Amino acid sequence: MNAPPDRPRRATIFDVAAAANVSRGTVSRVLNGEPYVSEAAREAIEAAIAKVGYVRNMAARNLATQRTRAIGLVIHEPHQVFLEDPNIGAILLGTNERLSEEDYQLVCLIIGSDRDSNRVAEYLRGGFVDGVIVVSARENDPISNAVAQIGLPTVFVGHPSSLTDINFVGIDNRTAAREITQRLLGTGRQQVGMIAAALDRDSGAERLQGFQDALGDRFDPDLVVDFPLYSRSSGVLGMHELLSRAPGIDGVFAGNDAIAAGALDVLKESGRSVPLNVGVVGFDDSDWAMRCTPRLSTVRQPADLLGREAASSLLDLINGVPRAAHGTILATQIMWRGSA
Amino acid sequence: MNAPPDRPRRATIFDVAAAANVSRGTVSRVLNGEPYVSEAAREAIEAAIAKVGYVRNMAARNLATQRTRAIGLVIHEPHQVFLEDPNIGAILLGTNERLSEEDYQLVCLIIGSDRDSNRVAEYLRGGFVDGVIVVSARENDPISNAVAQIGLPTVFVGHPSSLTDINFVGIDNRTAAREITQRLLGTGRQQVGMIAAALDRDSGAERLQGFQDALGDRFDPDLVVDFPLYSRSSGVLGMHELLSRAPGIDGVFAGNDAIAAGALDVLKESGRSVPLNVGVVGFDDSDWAMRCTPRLSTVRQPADLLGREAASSLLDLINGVPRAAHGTILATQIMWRGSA
DNA sequence: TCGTGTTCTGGGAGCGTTCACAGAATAGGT
DNA sequence: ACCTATTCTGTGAACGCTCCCAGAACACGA
Repeated sequence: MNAPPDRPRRATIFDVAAAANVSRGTVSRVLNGEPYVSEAAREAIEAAIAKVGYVRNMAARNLATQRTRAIGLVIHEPHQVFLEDPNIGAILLGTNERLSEEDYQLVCLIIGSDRDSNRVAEYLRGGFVDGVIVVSARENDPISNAVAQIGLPTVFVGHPSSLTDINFVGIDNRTAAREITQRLLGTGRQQVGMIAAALDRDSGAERLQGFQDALGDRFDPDLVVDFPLYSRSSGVLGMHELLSRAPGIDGVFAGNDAIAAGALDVLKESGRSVPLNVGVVGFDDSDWAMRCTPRLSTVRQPADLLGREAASSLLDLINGVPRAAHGTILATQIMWRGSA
Repeated sequence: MNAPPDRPRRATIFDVAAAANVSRGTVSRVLNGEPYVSEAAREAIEAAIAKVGYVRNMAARNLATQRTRAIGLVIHEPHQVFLEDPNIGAILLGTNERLSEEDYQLVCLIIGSDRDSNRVAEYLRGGFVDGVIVVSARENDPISNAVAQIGLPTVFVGHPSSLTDINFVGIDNRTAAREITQRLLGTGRQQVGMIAAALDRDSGAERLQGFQDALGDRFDPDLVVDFPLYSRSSGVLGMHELLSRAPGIDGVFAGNDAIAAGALDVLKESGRSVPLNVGVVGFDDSDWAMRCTPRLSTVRQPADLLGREAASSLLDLINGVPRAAHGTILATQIMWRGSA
């Protein structure tokens, strides 16, 4: 252990009290905007605060109040997924915005390894935050289970089906996937496949299910390939594979837009026209969608709202506000463009 | 104010001490892995911890030790920049990785509004963290100034030139920009322009300077356009503007890869061939670079190393380890591909 | 003048740790 | 047997705040 750096001792509430000639009780009252403080005292204290350069010591405050007004947001990030997933960023921003309105501080915790996982669990348990939001959880994720056991108010964004009786917000991936697949079928496609990804996450598995729902009897497992990552290269590999299995394929549902973009490129390379020969649809309506030629038909999910909603339910949970349901499903929207 | 939720009282170190029939001093010693604890006591305490379900209260610990083993990482995020900037994610991951090695917890703080700015400053001052890393700071950013005044050990990733005497890690944007522009000129281009962006950040301004350095007398301010954001649409607008100002333009240095991608599309639309008629170079070597046709010549910056290095210097700062310089510049690398 | 509120203030107790110090137990050498 | 190290343990005193209670100060009507 190294010696702590010897920064000059910070002013405490006592120093302020002394400088203002009042007691620390009165100072505390001013600090917290409580009533029953005379105008004279308030002014003297405010002057004293400025004079001695006082700032609250949060650790002490947390210890005394048993709350922190901070919310943890756990990002489980195997490899580099989150860098590629456009939703995470929007969820983050939405959450931050909502919490900010209530003067809560959002702190993001990134998990990249098992070691991180333990440390984060420790951090959450340790009383650094009043509640937790978990995004992009995977099935049987150690951290999800740990978080669920901590007893802290928790909201999941996306619903890991391995956990029951949790609070969550999410979209109905299955229905959305079914609907866009149906729409693709509606354009008269005969042989439709899927490039799935991240089947270990709720989003991945549910999208595959929706696809299957849409096809019903016509579902052919040979026309489904799956990859661990939602990435463009998954799309490239997947499309090659599908083409070799079924050269006559005329429709593809990609697990997300990045995958669709990869698939699109491969189709073009192979001399096929999109949407004439093959129709392609994606998921997410990320910036990939508008960048493809032709533009991608896809499902828009309200990622920022997801974040806001997660924050709102967590705040309710923390404040003991009763809620009808403990799960919220937000509506998605099909963006129908040129690729199908 | 709402009533605090009435979770059952958590076990404290006293409970453990009682259950193990020792004093809290001994428990504390076990908790912190200190020597001078008998084997019998250690075992009894470990059993007691498990039995009563004890977890450390960090607020109390922080109060007593005056340190938290947590590091704040401030992301100033006007609009949606950080979602588009591929470097931020890599910096985050690199930082997290390095801190994780030393068992420090990284907490990310997002600033999206002035309100956030104040709250984050309060949070940092409040003793929640032992040090701060600031990324993507802009010139005269309120938060940068605030952070610099808090007196907490701080490292900037990127060097806001409005602040002197700070610790930072970064790349030499100016030199890198000069070099890649020179290389572009080396392919025989006569009329070379630049689509700059984010001139209010060190990266933006320095890249423009480097461009100017490379051109020397041949620098023509009319061939420079600039936009607030590093985005594809900036590239589209910028390229249109440049083409209208100088239809004979045969070289473009884009402020980053997203911009270059936009420019590329516009050039193709206008019937020009890249690299035959016009050479284009970018910056960042993000995933855009490999996705363009032709592939983008660009500058690779070691974003993850930037993060690791920032973490390392911050740790040194915190532990009072002397450092030769208080700034670190990491090497960039030109990735020369088909677009020029 | 006295009560009776109401507004304001001070200070003790407590939040759950760590730290420093004193003292107990043990081991090892004469 | 004693002395001296060494290992181990318990306890009081912080750390800096909030909460709560008791009481002071003040206002106002009877």
